[in-house]
Amino acid sequence: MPKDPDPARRSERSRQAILEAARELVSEVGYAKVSIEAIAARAGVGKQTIYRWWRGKGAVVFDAFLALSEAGEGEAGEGGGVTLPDTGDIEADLKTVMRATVAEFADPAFEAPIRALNMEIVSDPELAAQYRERLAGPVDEAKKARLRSAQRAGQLAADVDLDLALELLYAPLYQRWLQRSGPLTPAYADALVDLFLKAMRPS
Amino acid sequence: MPKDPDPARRSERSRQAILEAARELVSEVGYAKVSIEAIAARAGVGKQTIYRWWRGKGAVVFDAFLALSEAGEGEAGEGGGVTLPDTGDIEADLKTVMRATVAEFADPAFEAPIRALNMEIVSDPELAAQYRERLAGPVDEAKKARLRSAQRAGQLAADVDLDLALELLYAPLYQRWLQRSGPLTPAYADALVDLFLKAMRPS
Amino acid sequence: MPKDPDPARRSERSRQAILEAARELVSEVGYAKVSIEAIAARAGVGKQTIYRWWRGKGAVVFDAFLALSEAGEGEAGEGGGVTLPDTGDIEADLKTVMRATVAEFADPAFEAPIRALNMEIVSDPELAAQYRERLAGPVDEAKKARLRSAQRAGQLAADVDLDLALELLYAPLYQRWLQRSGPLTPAYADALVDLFLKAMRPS
Amino acid sequence: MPKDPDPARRSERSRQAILEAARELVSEVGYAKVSIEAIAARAGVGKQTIYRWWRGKGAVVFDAFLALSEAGEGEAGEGGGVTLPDTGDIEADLKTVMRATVAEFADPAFEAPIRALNMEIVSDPELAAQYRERLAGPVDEAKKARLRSAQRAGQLAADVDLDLALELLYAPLYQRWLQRSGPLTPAYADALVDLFLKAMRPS
DNA sequence: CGATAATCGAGACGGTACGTCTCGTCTTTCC
DNA sequence: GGAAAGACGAGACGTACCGTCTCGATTATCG
Repeated sequence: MPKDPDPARRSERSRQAILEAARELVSEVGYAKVSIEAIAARAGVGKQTIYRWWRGKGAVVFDAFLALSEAGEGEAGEGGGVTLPDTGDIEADLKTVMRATVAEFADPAFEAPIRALNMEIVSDPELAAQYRERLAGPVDEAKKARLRSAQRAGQLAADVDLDLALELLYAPLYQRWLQRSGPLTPAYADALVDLFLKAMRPS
Repeated sequence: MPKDPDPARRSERSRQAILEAARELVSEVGYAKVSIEAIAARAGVGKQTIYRWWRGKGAVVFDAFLALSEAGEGEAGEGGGVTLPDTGDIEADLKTVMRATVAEFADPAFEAPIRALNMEIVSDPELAAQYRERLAGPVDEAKKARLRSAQRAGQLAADVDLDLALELLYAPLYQRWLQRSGPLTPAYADALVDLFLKAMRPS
Repeated sequence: MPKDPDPARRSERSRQAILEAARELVSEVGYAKVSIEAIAARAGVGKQTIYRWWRGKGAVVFDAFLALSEAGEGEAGEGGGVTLPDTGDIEADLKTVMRATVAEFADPAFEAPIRALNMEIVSDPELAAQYRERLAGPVDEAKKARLRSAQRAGQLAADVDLDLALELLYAPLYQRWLQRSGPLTPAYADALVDLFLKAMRPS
Repeated sequence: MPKDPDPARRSERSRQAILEAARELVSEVGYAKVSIEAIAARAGVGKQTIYRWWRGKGAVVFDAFLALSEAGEGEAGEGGGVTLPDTGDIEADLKTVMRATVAEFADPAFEAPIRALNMEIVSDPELAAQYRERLAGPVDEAKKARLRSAQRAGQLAADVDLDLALELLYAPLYQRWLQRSGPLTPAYADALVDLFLKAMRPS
């Protein structure tokens, strides 16, 4: 009987130290050069304590940034999670959101961790599922809520699959950033929204 | 003076053996578990011969698949590179192409190498640039040529940036595959083309 | 703080396996062709376990044969270490000992290890010091004890430095063996003792 | 047909450059850290040129210092080689020579090369033979000539084997230096000569 | 409250792979 | 055809981490 560890006895102190060390190290030296050994050393923790609760480097780093994002949400809404602006003007609202996203991606502090997260997602289906469930899911739900609201207002075609719509809107931006295949500017965000709205216009 | 090696003296025999070994190993054990040591051993080559000409595992694997693709092009067109079908019917042509792409992505033989390639691109800007120049570039040019042809035929708006258009058409598909965020079916390809054409319709 | 490893946690199992592997390999392929890698492999041990406790190949091989010799002593005397025969006849006793030494040097099984040991001693002062302390020291002490006994019996001059005397007696033999500059025979041993005794005769 | 190289075509320029580079490198970094590669680079010579004419590092270094010594002899005597002082007073002459030897060994510039030479001799019988023939031989002959002269003068016993005598005189000094087992002082040289003469006294 | 059990920090262990260095051979180009 | 230059196959070097495995020394319930 290998006996799973008892989560009740888990040291919250160590857990926090590990996640913080992971975050720091990814920012400092980049995901590829982070090692479990380094995380343990910086966190002042035995290696076994990491292996007891995570499957490996990927899972730790992943958790580290997930925890960060979830903490951020917690502060803001508490009950609700994420919400997108809804002024009634779908074009204005989307351009606001997309310009904000462009700006966020330009922040070098986000560069390392988000790229790291994406690499894990690409190569590990399990983490990908967890990511969709815990991070992307809620956000996507909020975005879809805004689109639904616009549909109800007759601003968007009612018969379009919202998952596909979301991809149409975000994937180009995401891909351009991930592959560094072009500049991310507010003008780009606007152009993308314009095309998107044309595609979604009620017939 | 670090003294770069002289490309004229390079052994073509070894180069081929290394690239082939890299391809085989990625297919057999997956990118993450491939090691320079294993590539050298399988290729019957000293490790130094790899380090002399490549920066590391990423670069070798990358080159291996790039060379494969470029070889493929050579056989087919010789003078031309890539061309997309042009029956005059842009909708039919795009659906053909997108369905083919979907099918290609479903092939498990492409899974490992393309994911590996993408991970390298995400984490190494230099390889990303090389990728765009040698692989994506020519293909994108062909795609843009087809779209331009449709613009000339009055089937697409003439004032749209074709780089953006290309992203709108391909990024959703690419992202869904990369993140495994949904099924890739012919129906999906059709729906994507429909939305794209609506967005690109001449006003 | 480079942090030395904790000797208390050291695995005696591994230590023994390493020393034995080192001994075997030196005997089989000769000192120059022994590698740390081969020792580790034969001992079933990680390379790091060797580097953790020794400075390099020289130190391991050295330790291996030193340990062997020390083990040998332990078996024999337990309390005392080494003792030389003392029949009261210094000439007979020395000839016995020197003939035995000559015979020992002729044994091909001693050839490789002792030459290896000597090469390390020549090139590494630190190992030389350790050698003198752990191996040569006790033996020399026994030899000097015998000479002192002869001095007390009036068979040798009382005013001669025993360190010098020891060198006079042993260095010629040792050098002839090391440099292969001549044959090592019982007659040679006798001649050497004769000359030595003449030099040491009480005036 | 492996075909030995033709010595007639050998480049004297390269030979000199190699030997000089070998000497310099041994002095600078120590024998163990010298590599054929480094010698070739410093000599401005292809590696093959070294392998064509020598068996390996040992042989080159050995030759380098041997050539040096032989060159030294050449300058001095031309016709004769080495000669030892002969004032008629064997004790004074030997003390002079031994004190000079002690002084020579104390010179740090001799340290590295002579130790290197000795290590090669210990581990390679072929080089040992060459060493005796080309270097030690002539010197020993000179020493024996001086001892013979003393024998003829009735200062030393006539029936002693001179090879053994030579060992008795030099081996203690040589061993003490090689193993660093004690200080090398003029007083030590004198004491050694005193004991030696007592051993060699005509009965 | 004192027993007892699991987590914890620490770090040695058998391994794999790294990227570098040197070996001795082979090949190319020049003289 | 020797020599410089240097790429090549081979493989050891010493280092960094891997994931597993003891070790005491704290905790933290439970008897």
